[in-house]
Amino acid sequence: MSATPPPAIGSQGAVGLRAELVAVVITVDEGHPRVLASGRPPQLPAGPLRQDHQSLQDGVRAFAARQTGHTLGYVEQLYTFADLGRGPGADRVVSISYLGLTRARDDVSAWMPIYDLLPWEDHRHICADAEPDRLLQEIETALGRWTRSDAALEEERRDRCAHVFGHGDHPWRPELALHRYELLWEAGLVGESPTGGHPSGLTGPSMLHDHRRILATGLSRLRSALQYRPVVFELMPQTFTLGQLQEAVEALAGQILHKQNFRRLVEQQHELVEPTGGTSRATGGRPAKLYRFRREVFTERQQVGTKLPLPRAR
Amino acid sequence: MSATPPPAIGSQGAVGLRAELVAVVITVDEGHPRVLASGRPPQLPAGPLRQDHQSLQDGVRAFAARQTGHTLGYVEQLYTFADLGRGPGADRVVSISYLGLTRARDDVSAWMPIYDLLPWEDHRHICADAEPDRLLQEIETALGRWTRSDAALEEERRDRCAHVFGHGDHPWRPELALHRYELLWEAGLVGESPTGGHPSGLTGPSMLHDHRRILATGLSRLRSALQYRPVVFELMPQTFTLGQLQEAVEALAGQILHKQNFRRLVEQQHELVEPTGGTSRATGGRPAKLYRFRREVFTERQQVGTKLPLPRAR
DNA sequence: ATTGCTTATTCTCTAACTGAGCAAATGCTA
DNA sequence: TAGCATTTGCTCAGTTAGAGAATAAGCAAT
Repeated sequence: MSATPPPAIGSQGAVGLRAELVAVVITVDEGHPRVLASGRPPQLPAGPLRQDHQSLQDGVRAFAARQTGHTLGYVEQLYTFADLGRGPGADRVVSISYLGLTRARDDVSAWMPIYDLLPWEDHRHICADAEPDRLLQEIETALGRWTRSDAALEEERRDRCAHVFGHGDHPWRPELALHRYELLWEAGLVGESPTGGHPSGLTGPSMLHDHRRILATGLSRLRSALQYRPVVFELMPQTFTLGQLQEAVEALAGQILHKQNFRRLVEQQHELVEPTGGTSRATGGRPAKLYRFRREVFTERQQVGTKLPLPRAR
Repeated sequence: MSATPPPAIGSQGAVGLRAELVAVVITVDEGHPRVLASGRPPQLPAGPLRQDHQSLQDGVRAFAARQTGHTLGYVEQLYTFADLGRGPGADRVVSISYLGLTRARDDVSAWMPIYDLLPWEDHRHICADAEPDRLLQEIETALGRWTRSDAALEEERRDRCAHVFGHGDHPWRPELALHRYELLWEAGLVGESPTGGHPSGLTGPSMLHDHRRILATGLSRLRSALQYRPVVFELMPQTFTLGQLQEAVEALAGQILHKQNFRRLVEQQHELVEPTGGTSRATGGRPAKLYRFRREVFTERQQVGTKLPLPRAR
């Protein structure tokens, strides 16, 4: 109730700037998550903010509609970056990034498999008994070298690697995708690292500017959202089997789930899905019941979501 | 993969714009959460983005340092709004909002109690046996009127009110603060609603532009973060009792917690805090052990957090 | 000194949840 | 009919979470 208005954050030096939207549009296709990206180097769709967009979300939706021929089922703001202009006197660029999910993909050439771009994020073939993945093995070795390269920071780096990459008895946490990317970036293990990118193509291709980082942000956010909200259904057809639903979640989470427990969790949220009565015999085994997402409960349940029955230990 | 770069989101009509930072700086003082805000109508600190800020976070941190004399312990980007310029031809304004937490407050006049601005968000006096809060009673009545005012939307509105405000057997969820504000806004129950603000001062004073909405966004985000990450400690003194810690969490969550279970949760994360050996007898009863936050584990644990032992039913 | 009040601290109990896996059901194919 | 693949139903044990009893340790008033 003070009478004095607070001083402004900056009282001088406002600069000319440009604003652009960057979209991370994700879909999933037969167990393969894909992102709208193309070009060499690959880049996410982006463009200047237009005057005629009523809101930022509208801008992203309008664009996605033009690109995919279908509307985005889910749109969420990710993060806003403000790079200093490249070169002195250049305008500053504010990049507002969005995550969007969509079902339909007409032009397959514009969609890149996400795990081509972030190959260490797919853990679906990691089982408790199998030998560890070769890529992850090499990354662990390289991270170990980086960890030991600075005695003062060694302890902290070791903890961080263990926590983020699930070494030792730490669990692998799918939603830490962004933290993993940032760690690899700091360790000089991705091509776009400032400290000399890794020589081999170990960690997959770089993208334009910081687009790979933005993609990792989107993947992290999506994997988090999977645990709280029914966002998978935006990627599913009208009717689906629980097996298909699980396949989609596994693709996005990059991790295998326990089938019976997944079923239990989905059915337990009893109003989330309902059987249509039909069955599908596409999978070769016993025909599976078809379900429908009850979109009616979506608005009130935006925060409820689908929990992931992750396996306890590795 | 594909050789054609994706088309831009907008290919024409880029407009002049201004970018500003808006800060939601929160502290807690003897059970009362406060936000840096002042003026009539109250406004959050805001100002143009300056050229000399290396990054957006730097801008917010630099400002907060000037304002409070202390650095922000925690900074998180909230949301970016893009209002169409007021009036035709006006520049568009991009508002990038941040949440910041800080311990020290020198100039008490610049800090407003958050629950003066969002009075329905404080549930600390709600007990299972006590009679319901008068304010919430009135809000429920007014929401009921709004719900019944449109037969076509009645069902959906009723569900939404129940879910967001915890009517019926739905639990009250502290982190839905933003959803509650948006619902009140739509229902015309806050002063800044377009559809004729509520006549009485039922829901507290409006703020400048959409600042109350931004504040609600910050509160929601903070309450969510409380559950995943050890952010409370940014608001605590160097050493503290578990009672003080709980008081701070309760103030921010706006809800009473079960004392014994809160203690269990904190101690259970065994490396998060450690006893200093000292005791405090400030509270009148048995002297309490003093604890220290183990900042060493902070970096690796950014995602672990303090769970809230909320009471099961209302 | 004793009583009473206040808050801190330790434990116990119970219901619910979670990870894991066995086994039956139901289709197809050889 | 046997074999295979997948779905579906169920059990079991370990863990977590909400609730509250009981005890400990200080202060103030009697």
